[in-house]
Amino acid sequence: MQLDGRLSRMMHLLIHMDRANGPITSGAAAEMLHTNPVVIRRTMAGLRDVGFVRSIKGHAGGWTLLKPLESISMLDVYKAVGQPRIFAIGLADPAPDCLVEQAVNASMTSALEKAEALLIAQLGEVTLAEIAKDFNRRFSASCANLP
Amino acid sequence: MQLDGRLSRMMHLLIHMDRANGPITSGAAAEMLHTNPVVIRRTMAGLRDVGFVRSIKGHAGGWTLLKPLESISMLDVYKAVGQPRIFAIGLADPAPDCLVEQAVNASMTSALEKAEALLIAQLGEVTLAEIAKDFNRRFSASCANLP
DNA sequence: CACATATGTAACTTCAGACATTACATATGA
DNA sequence: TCATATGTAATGTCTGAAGTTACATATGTG
Repeated sequence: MQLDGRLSRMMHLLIHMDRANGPITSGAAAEMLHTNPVVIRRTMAGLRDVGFVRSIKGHAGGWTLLKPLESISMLDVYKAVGQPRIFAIGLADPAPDCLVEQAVNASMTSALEKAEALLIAQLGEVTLAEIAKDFNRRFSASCANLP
Repeated sequence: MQLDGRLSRMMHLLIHMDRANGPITSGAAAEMLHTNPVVIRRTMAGLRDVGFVRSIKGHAGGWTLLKPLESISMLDVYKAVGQPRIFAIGLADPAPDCLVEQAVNASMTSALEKAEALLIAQLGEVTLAEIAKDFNRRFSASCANLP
């Protein structure tokens, strides 16, 4: 399986939307993310459902950010795109008859749940505003190298 | 993507091998894990390479455990099966030109790396012997319910 | 030695899910 | 009216674990 990039993509796009003046069309967003306009609309649907963005059809339409980046955490975006499965490894059989396998599952599940809880906590601690600030630092640094 | 069950499967099998008297054939192991003998041989190859098990061809052949369960941690098995990819989510582009995306990647990577470090630590803290002990508790408990 | 029994491995097929693409319906402003 | 957007269904593409088939090779036993 290839990686699920929806969380990463949508964070990227939301920050660009915050920096834009007017609405951004699916086509423009697709160019930014090097993907397809339909993929943008499909994935952004989740963000619209929770009220982070609005979409307008027709002339001068497109996507607009409705909330400040300060109010959106990485976890909020993760939930909005449908809480994709986190792990690529897991149990061979989640409900086995074999008692040995049940014991194995208990240990595996315990380890995975702790790691998942930490990841969720990490995602909840960072807002898109902080990532935008990090971008500003990177931008200034890149300008410093120019003549 | 479907889940990668190699770690879970091999832990399960190693504990069964510890409880067996003689060698276990790939066919017998495949029945235990509800899978195919070739899958067993393919996955066990990694465990043989690090010396956890030995394989013998021909009559009365099969797989034998070479080390005590006390000396094998979940992490050891994880490494022996080839350190499969842990996460199903990740970066859309690991080396983007866009500075916004670079900032997004930095935050995502930081969160994922912390979660991965915790998972690895958890896997390293539990030996197969402890899982076998947990099995014994479960077995006793299940017998207590019989007449 | 001949043969049944194992493993070792290559060469497929299958399957799931994100992503890509095509096609077309629908809404909207000029 | 028409160009420009989104909304969504339908279909194709790609990747890697798992499953399967086939056959070479090794090894006890009669």
